[in-house]
Amino acid sequence: MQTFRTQVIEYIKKVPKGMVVSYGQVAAAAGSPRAARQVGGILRALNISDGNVPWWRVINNQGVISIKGNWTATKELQSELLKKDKVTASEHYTVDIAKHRFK
DNA sequence: TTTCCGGCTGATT
DNA sequence: GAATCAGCCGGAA
Repeated sequence: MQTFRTQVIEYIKKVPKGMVVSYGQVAAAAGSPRAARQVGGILRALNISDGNVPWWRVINNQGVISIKGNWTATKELQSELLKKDKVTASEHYTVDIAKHRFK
């Protein structure tokens, strides 16, 4: 294994259109079920140097875009992208992950 | 090597 | 339903 980061990126790249995954899910797929927080940090780096990684399909386990910092712009962008992926995103950045979670 | 800090999570209060 | 607590984890300092 290279880095946890690599695993995460690879996994996210596999997420099909119209589906979403939770941080914890990605972390688990990368080998560490509790490293969800780390996933968040990786995502932050991705949205800057995005490679073709559907980072917007990654949200927390509650199906909500919980970004806190000054990433408000990113939040809006994320919900926009989700809608384009045929994913129903509420006005409060909420997604029905129960129906769209990638497995 | 130790310490600290997070875009989290689940359980409890 | 909102707030709090405590694990758990990887990376940077």
